[in-house]
Amino acid sequence: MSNSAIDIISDLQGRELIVQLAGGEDLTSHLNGASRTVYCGFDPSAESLHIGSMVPLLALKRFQMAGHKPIVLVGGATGMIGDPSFKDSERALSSTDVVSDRVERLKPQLSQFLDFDCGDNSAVLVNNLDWTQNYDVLSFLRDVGKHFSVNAMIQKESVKQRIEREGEGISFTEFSYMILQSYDFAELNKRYNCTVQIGGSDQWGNITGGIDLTRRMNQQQVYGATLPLVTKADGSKFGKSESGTIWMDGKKTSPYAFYQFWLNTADADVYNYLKYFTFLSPAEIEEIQRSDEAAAARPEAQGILAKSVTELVHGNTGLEAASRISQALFSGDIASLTDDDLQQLELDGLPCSTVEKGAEGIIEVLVATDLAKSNKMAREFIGNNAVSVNGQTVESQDLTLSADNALSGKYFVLKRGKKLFHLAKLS
RNA sequence: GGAGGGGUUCCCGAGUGGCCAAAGGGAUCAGACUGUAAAUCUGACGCGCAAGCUUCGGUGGUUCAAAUCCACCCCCCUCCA
Repeated sequence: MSNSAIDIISDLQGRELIVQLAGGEDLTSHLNGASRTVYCGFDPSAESLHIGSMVPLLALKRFQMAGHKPIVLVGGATGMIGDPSFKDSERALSSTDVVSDRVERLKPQLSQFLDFDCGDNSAVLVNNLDWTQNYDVLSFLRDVGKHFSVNAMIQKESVKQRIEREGEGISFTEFSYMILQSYDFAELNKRYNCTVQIGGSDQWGNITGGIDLTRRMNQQQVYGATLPLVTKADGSKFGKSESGTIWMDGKKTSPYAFYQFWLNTADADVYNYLKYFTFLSPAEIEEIQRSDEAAAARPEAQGILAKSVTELVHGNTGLEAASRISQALFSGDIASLTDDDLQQLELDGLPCSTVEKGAEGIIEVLVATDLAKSNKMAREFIGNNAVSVNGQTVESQDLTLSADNALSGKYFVLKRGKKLFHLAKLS
């Protein structure tokens, strides 16, 4: 192949994106020898992908950039079952309607980074429901199930705790998940000559299951690689903020909130995240880190990360909106915002609501805007001087919002705590 | 089907008749300090301005009084068949 100079595995290793390789050195030479087909699956376990899914999704992109053909699989079938890997308890099944609706919503997100029209290594989007929904049970059990040893399956680390841990169990349904995903690999191998599967490190068991099955069913040697699950240095869960999970869907997490999330990345994590979530080279990232350490002031890395990832996911328009709001809110000079600025904030996705007539008291407003979850909390926040309206700290619980104290006659920029904002409007 | 263990406030987990809105830890939130960090310290953490009200799988019951006792039901786990 033309650009076989790019050794994708070394490239990924340089970004600390490889946890385990199934096939080892053979995989490296396999990939360097020709353009290969690589797949990664994503289950519709929510109506949007979460930013953790960006790591494998971007990895597919990296493979494509190195000349390989990516297949992105949406788990219309596996999503009906639920992956038990490293989950500590059985989960509720989602209804068929819900799953198929999510599948449709995920497709554009799964497609956004990949090039579907670039010749031989154009990306392909598939749904595993296509080859499972009409597979009858008896044939499946005979043709596929027979290749699996339950003895081996229960040895997998991914389900071990469910089997051994007192107080938990695993249903046959979830236990079968591994078989379905393994079959996907065998099927993609047959259909597209797919020879590599990547996934999060929790997918190791499922990937090796697929490698074994493909060898048995298709007599083909295929490979796998696992990527790190993104963690935080302080041990807390990655991908959550005060306001909840950070989604890729701009309707669920506004570009502004998205941008803020990355901007708030801890120093201990930010350089790793630059490796995981951007296309900057490891050398460039190292340079940023060196300069930040030398500066002994506020680091640049978070800003670079936030800009780059926001632009990647939400485009230039999204990035501009996010910077605009951030600028307005954190520059401290809220009172000087013009009418146009305020309207723009609303358009840019700052949480916004209308103040109801008869509920203009600050306590009611805080609760109505979800800045406080009860009157009691609202009072406490005011008592702590944690609330401000249009840049002015609220001193009294009796404050009432009216045209007199509004910006441009009707807007209020409410702030609770250091960085939680809400735009309220008089009706 | 049988035997045993269990379901407590966001999570883990104490509590076995009043002193329990319920120990302790974690998570979370606010304040101070800062860089819209980290660490640390302080405070809050069912609802209510309050009186008080609603919570301990569900429904009934015993009692002046129940998360705690009784009955039935639902769910989970372990072992046996």
